[in-house]
Amino acid sequence: MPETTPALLPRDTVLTVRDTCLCLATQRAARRLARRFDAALRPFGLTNGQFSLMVALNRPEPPPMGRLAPFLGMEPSTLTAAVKPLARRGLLAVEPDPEDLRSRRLRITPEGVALMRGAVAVWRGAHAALEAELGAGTPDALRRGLAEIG
Amino acid sequence: MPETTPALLPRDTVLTVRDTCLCLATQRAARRLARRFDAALRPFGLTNGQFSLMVALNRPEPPPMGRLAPFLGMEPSTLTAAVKPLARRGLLAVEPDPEDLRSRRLRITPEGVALMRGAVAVWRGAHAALEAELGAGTPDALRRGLAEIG
DNA sequence: GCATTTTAGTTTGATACCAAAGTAACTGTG
DNA sequence: CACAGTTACTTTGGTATCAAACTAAAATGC
Repeated sequence: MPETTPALLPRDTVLTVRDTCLCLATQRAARRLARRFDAALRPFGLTNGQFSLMVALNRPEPPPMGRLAPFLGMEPSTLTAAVKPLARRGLLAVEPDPEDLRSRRLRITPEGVALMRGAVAVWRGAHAALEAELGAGTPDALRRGLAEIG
Repeated sequence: MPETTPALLPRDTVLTVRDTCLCLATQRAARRLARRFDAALRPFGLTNGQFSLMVALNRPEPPPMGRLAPFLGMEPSTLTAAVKPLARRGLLAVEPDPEDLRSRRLRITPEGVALMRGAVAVWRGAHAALEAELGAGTPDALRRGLAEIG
C-alpha cells in the first residue's frame, strides 16, 4: 500500500493554532481597532497611525525619527513613508538635527496642533466607548500584556 | 492681549493617549509580532497572515470567503487580494459553491497541506519561544483580552 | 413572475508596511 | 588625517489593508 498524503493536517493541530496563536489574535484585533479609529478620525483626515505619530510629536523637543520608529513598533522605512503625507499637509516639519546631520527631527506645526486639538477630543470619546465595551479589568490587562511584547 | 495658539497640546493629554491607547498598543504589538513570525515562516515563503489563512482552510468543508474574513478580522476586499498569490502558487483552490453561486469556498490543496506540515512545526517553535519570553499569565490574559475586541 | 432589496465577492485607487540595498554622516583606529 | 566600520535615514519593489463603487446571484415582495 503506497504512502498517501493525508488530505488535511491533524484537526487538533489546527485548533491549537487557531485558538492560541498570539500573532493571529493580535493581527485580528489590530485590524478591527484600526478600522474603528480610522472611522472616528476620518473627519480630521487622519488615520489611527497618523494620529499616534502626531501625538508622539507633542513634546518640547521634536523627537528624531530614530526614536519614533521603535516607539511605534515600526521599521524606519515605514516611518519615512508615513511622514510624507503629513509633511505635505503641513502638519509636521522635518528638521535636520544640527548636532547630527544624519538625524531628522519631526516637529509638529501650529496647524498640526490645531488639528490635533479636535482629534484628541474625538479620540477620548472613541476610546471611552471602546473601554466601556470591554470587561472591567480587560483594558489594563491588555495594556500590560501588549507592553510586554514591545 | 491677543489669543495665541499654544505651541503644543497639554502635556498630560499626550501622556494619556500614549500610555492608554489600546489602538496604538495593539498596532505596535501587531507590527512586532508580524515581523517576528514573518521571519520564522520565511523559509516556506509564507507571511504570518498567509499562514493564518491557510490554517483556517484546514477543515473538512472548505469554508466560504464570507466566513474567513470575519475570522481574520479583515474586510472582504482584503481577503480577495490575499487569496490571489496563494492560489497562484497552487496552495489553495477557489471553488464556487454549487448551492450558492455567489459564494466561493477556499479549499487547501495537497501542496498546501504538504507546505503547512513544515510551517506548523516552525510555528510551534516560534510560538513557544514567544510565550517563554512573556510573564506567566500573560499569554492567556492577552488571548482573553484580544478575543473581547474580536 | 417580475421588480426590489439584500448578499457575496471583486475592482479600483490610495495608503501602510516591510526587507534589502543604497546614501550620507559620524566614529574610532592607526 | 585617512579609512574602516557604524549609524540614520531613504529608496525600491512587493505585499497588505481599506473604503467606495461595482457585478452578479439570491431572496423578498407584490
